[in-house]
Amino acid sequence: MANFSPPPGTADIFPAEALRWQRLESVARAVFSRYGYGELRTPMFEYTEVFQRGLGDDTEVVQKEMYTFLDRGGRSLTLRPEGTAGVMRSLLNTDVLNGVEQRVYYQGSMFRGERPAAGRRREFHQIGVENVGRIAPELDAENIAMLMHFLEELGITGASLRLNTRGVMADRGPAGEMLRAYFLPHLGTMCPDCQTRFQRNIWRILDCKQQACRDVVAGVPDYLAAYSADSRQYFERVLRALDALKVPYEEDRFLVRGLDYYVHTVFEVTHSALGGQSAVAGGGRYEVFLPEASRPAPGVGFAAGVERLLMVQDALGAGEIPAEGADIYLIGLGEAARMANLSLSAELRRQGLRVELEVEDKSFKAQMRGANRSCARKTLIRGEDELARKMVVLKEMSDGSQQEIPEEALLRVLKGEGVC
RNA sequence: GUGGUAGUAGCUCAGUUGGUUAGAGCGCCUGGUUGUGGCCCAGGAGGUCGAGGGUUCAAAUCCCUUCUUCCACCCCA
Repeated sequence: MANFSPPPGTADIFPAEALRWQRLESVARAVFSRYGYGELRTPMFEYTEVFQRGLGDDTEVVQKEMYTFLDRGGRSLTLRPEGTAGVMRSLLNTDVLNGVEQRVYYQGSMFRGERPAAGRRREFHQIGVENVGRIAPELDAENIAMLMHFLEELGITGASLRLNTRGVMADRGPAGEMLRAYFLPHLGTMCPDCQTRFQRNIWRILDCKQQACRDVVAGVPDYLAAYSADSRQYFERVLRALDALKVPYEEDRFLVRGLDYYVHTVFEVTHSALGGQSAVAGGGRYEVFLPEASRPAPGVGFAAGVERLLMVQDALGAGEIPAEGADIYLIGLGEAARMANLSLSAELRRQGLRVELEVEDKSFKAQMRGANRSCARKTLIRGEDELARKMVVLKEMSDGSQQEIPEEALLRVLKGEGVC
């Protein structure tokens, strides 16, 4: 029924699936809280310049993927394409610029106008974390460790962590020159994209997937040598802290990342169970300079793709949720019995039981089928006869056994059998 | 954005070289005697064959347009 399909790249999440989302979210909450993080909920849209300035005008995201619109007051607003910029905008209302640390996580929809593909939607969901206000290599490492811990709790094994350092802004000049000098003579053999990257953002050449470009990139000089001693030492300390935290990693000099705000540490977690889009999470240390701020705000964080995490769990057979039926299904024969069941349902639900019942005048067989379909553990049956004698029949669905008990003993029996 | 793929019942799909009331499995509903589910059996409901236009005596089947899906590139989560 294509008529009722949602807009391209969006999806409806039905209850059975939503259960998995909820579980994933609660795992995130549980893990992050152990590291002192609380949830920050920011708007789904911001002033456009928050992203323009925050992410960098030259980024792919800002240039051609944002959902930007004018509101009725003529303001230019943009549906958030990622979480960090909005979080920083929000935290600028605190003391982060004076070195006061904020630990927050966020979750929710992000919007990017891309062509949908496996693991890529226009509305997708991220769970992300930001540690803002302080600069210390150990914080970078702890952040990464928390991400790996989160994946572990989700039952995601076999993920691989790659990391690199982007140095600070002052390192980009000398290191960029080194790259420019190296790439210039090879430009002729490289892809058109890289030709423009050479002009606009030479670093992006490093993670070009074209074979011809990769061949050239393979011989790139060690640009870390052009970084300042401080920057190199910062990265060293990140690595040592990761060792101390027992987090396995792999250094990757070609890892850059598409957002301009990164400095020092950048990292990405991929999983081979995924296809074209193999990144499940990514992040790094950043400095976000928002309009009207006196100076850039420092932080370190990551974002994980919820859909992708779920896909990996699928592939690994992790995170399966057993079907949960009602605790008890009420069957009533005759108007009076059904009415009695209706009021009983209210009472049992207040006791915390999951109760289902048939309210229409259906045959006994049809009602039993209903009980079976809903995977109910127990069925309560009563007709006019039982009603008159104030008795109910309690049936155990797994083995079909049943017993007749007094109405007033019902709760006691259910409690005795651990149903509630 | 570029390229490829597909679009038939709630779901997964079949539909021969265009030919009469478009099928299957699963699911759903109702029964298989008076109050007992899951298995089995019988019957039933449910489709403007994604949409629009065209060719034809005749189109789910051919042509055009359009929308949507999935996938790759790209980019990233």
